[in-house]
Amino acid sequence: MSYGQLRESEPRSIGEPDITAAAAAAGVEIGLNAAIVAVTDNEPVVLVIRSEPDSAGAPDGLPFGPFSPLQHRTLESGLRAWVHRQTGLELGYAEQLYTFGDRGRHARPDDAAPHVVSIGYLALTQAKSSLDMQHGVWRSWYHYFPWEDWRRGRPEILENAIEPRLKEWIEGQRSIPALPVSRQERVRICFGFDGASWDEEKVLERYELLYEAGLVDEAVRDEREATRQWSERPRLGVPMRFDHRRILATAIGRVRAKIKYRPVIFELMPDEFTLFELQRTVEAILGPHLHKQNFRRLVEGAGLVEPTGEVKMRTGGRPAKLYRFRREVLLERPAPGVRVKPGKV
Amino acid sequence: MSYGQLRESEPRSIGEPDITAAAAAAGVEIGLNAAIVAVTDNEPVVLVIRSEPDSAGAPDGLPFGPFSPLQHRTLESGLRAWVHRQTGLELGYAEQLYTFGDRGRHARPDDAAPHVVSIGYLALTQAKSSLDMQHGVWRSWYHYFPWEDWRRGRPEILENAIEPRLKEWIEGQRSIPALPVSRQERVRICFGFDGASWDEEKVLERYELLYEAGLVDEAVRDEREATRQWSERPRLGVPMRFDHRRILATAIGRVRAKIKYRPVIFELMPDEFTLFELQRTVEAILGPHLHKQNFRRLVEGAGLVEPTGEVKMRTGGRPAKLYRFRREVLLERPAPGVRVKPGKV
DNA sequence: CCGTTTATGCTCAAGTTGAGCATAGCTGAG
DNA sequence: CTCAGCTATGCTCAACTTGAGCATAAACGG
Repeated sequence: MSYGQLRESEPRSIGEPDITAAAAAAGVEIGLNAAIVAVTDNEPVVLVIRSEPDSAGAPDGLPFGPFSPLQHRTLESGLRAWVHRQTGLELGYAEQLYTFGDRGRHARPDDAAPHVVSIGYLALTQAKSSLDMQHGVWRSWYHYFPWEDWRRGRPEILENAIEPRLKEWIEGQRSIPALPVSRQERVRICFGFDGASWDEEKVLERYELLYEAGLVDEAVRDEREATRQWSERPRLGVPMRFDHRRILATAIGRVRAKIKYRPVIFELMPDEFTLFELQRTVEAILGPHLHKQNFRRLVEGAGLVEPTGEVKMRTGGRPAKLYRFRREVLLERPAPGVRVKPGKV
Repeated sequence: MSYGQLRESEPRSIGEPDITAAAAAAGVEIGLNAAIVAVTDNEPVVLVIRSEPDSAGAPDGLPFGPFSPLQHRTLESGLRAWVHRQTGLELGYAEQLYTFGDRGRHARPDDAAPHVVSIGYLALTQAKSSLDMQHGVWRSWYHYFPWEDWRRGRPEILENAIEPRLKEWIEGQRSIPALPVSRQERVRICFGFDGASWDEEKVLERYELLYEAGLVDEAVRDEREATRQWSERPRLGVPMRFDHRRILATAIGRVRAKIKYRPVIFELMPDEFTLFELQRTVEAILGPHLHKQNFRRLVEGAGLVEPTGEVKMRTGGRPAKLYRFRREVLLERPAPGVRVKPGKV
């Protein structure tokens, strides 16, 4: 049984005959995908590759590069190399997310293309716009996951589109035998319906549930049977290539969890910042509003920051003290991070 | 910069010329490794494969199998299949840990063997000894990591062997230019010397530090330069094949972290158990002693268990009520787990 | 110079946590 | 048969943490 990913069964990709002759002819390749995240103007953004001009309408994708053990000693150094080549970006913080290897995730099984196992990475950086990015653009991650944006309260898409359509999907369960967790319960836990609380870290679980219910474009594209019935209806969020939206969901969930116990938030901040700017960045990542006074008590009390002595004028009100990340905190506390909990919405 | 893994630089494997002709001829293969963990008699054990009788003295390894996308639709189903074939074990809970792909991690670069990228999994199970395991045996994980066993207080190996030898290694730093974090600080944080606290989750960081300092057998085997000087001295813990001890370290760290926010501990328990048995299992995993009364308050208060109504006699004292895991907790709390913190040692 | 706006300091009640005292109910020795 | 010894379990209390809100400070624009 699974705790993290509440599913009825392992997610199915395409390709139902277990072996196809075409696939048998192909080998295995290793790819690297990066979810490169920054925050600009209080918007969490991710670097996406727009499709070539001639391939009309192909969806956005995450940066991708093959891994060749011949050229790179480690997976991470391989990643850094081609990200730099493709985007001009020198990655700072990077961590491995997950390895995605389901059949059909990359090429259709009837293609003779090799199976691609892809190792997803999360990278955090400051969005310096002075990049010579040929194809890459920064795009808000809430573009792909509008239901994750709680900064202006509960997003309306939850009421308007997600709840009714998931209820429909729940209804469709009748025929299925008793499951460890009913669709109803899974939906309730993932999306916080019927009084359950919203857990901002369950980004992947929510996406996978929507996929399973056929409510995201990728599910229709992958031709899951469940999806045919309403394939004419508008789908939720903006789709991405292959399983890149799944990778991005994993990345968002990871960042949201991680800033609570590691000071990674400072990877996204300039060297000097006000406490409110820091709060805004945390809120951009997490979603909900935080109690301002308690946020500063928390951040200062944890020793995460120290005042630079300077102030920032023109805040619209009283000037704000500037702070910087206090690196020594890494030596003092076992798990320093912005231990915030969501406040009132 | 890295928060989780405090290192001077990326770990170096063997094979210094960046491309060898032999390696260039070989391809890439995908392997799966499993750290299968159970707790028997209050001992955390892991399933290891002893070497073939004729390959005298080869170290233990974790179960390993190749991944073929032709035969298995997902990485996890591939894992379950060959684990079952090799050990007779039907895995219950399994989660992906990390993908290990450094060059030299599996074969020496001058072999013509293909590069193996290995996806490490963590599996939790009850140790039913009724298995027809041909090669596999259960072995305490503290065998490989004696410094992680704090159940009887601070392990002596820290004072006797680790501290003096790491101090020596710190001394050797003089020549190296200023680093983001000094060896001294890294050692202090990882091992809790000089008044720093012991963080039971930093299993991997500690192993990697010892590796870097040349104090574990694998480092000598991999011929890191730093290690030559004391290659004649006894090394810490029992080594494993390839980088399997690194994978196991990752697994231990992950379990230790995970039981605090997911009820995975119950994967290791029989259906019915006393609260003290549960506590012993948690302690086997985490190390330090827990305050008994507070532990029960915590576990009962969190709604993780419910009494079965039965009692267990012959406890050596008053009979103990039997409990079972309360699955409904998964539907009630966003992140249920044994939120223990280490008590007095 | 005053209303508006943002920054920052402070308080208070409620909840959580660490530690220990006290009682309950077996078992085995004598 | 009884009591010492042992483990289980209940309960209290002080210290600390957290959620929420009141109050004051200091700029800015008119």
